[in-house]
Amino acid sequence: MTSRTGLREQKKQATREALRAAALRLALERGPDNVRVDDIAEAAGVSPRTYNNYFSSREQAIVAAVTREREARVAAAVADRPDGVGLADAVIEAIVDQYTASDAPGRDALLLITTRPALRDAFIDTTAAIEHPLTEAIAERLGDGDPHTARVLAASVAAAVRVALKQWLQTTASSSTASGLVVPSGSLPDLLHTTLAPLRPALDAAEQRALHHRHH
Amino acid sequence: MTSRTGLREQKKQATREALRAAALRLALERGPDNVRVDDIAEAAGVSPRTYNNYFSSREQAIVAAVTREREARVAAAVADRPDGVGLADAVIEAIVDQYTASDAPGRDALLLITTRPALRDAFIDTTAAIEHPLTEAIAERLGDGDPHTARVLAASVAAAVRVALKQWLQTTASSSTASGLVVPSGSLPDLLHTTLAPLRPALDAAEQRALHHRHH
DNA sequence: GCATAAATTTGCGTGCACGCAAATTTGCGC
DNA sequence: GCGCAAATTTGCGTGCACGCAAATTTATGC
Repeated sequence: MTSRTGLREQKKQATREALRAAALRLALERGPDNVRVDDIAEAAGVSPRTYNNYFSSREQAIVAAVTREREARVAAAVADRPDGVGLADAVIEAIVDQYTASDAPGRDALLLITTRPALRDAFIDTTAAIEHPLTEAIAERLGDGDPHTARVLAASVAAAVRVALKQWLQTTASSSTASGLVVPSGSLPDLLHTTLAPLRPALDAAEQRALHHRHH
Repeated sequence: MTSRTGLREQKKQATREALRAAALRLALERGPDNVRVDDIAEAAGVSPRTYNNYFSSREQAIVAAVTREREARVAAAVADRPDGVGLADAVIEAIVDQYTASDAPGRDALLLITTRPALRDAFIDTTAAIEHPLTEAIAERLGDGDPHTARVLAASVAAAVRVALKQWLQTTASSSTASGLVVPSGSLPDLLHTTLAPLRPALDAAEQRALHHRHH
């Protein structure tokens, strides 16, 4: 059992996955504008009302196919960096990894997302989801000196990622229309690095403060 | 004329203001749940469809009565600080000022907002609006060395403000229910200060880099 | 097994956001 | 003043999010 009573949680995740898959498949087949939430629900074998028990907007399900549990993976990636590397490197590299790793699996889905504005917005909104896991991961590394700091830093990092994605989607949207099937890589890793760079001092300072406090 | 052809823009602002006022008045009179967008539109003397040309959600109009043009004021406040004060102080103090100054005018409206979850969310979302003006204000102070940096810093500051507001609304919601008419001041200024503090190093570093570049 | 409690799904109703195109209003040159 | 172009308002239709309560499914104690 994952959290509560096994079969319940299992079926819930199965339903969620079925909705994700159905949403993505239908969106790719017909184009995202020709997919109604009723279609997705029917394809997943649940009632339309149930769809909205899992996703609060039509776009969320489609985007979720690309996003998966990136939130959890980012947090885990931060936690897994050895204590030797600084907080800034741990956070930045973890994020870059997670956002470049997912380029391969859903290439076509990403292409779809970059096309439609509504999907782009939904995709950009997913950066908010990494905030809470990231808060805990940072708090862990900072040793829980001040819970406020971790929250602010995580929120700032998430905001920076959002800025980077926005920029990336903006530039790639205008450059990929001509050639057609160009994978929209405007070097997202580089963009993430430069975008997160200004936050480095804040992360370093928080780390120093934490060390100072720990040494009493 | 403000931007284009005077009377046009004037009437638009008048309509926007009428909608704001009507939304707030009705919300205060009947309670926010008993106000339909049709009612607001009727009270403002426009069609319901026009309402959505101005506000994209029912809550926005109500919240806008408290928010007004805080975006512009924040940016102006940052720009108005003398060049002597550092970037961090300029930004932080400007924000604290703007968010404490507006406590007085809409005390009752704020009380209303803190009560209903939907309004709280809409209120918190308004922090996103300060991002663009703040970007320009920061870029101005940094001397336009790197436009990326200003965007990231502004986004981070906005994110931090959002965190602070969230915290504030959360704590005051649980402490004000008992006594009833307590003005929800959990010392928002203090909270803003502590929440923005972790970003100070990032702002300072950006400023140093800008100075360094300017001196060649 | 079985009854009972808890959680999830479902149907229904309401209000809402928004695209679209026709109608109305405003600005501007003459 | 007058007519033309542009912007704004408006009505309409569609799809959607979500509260609510009944129905169904799942877990647990006995």
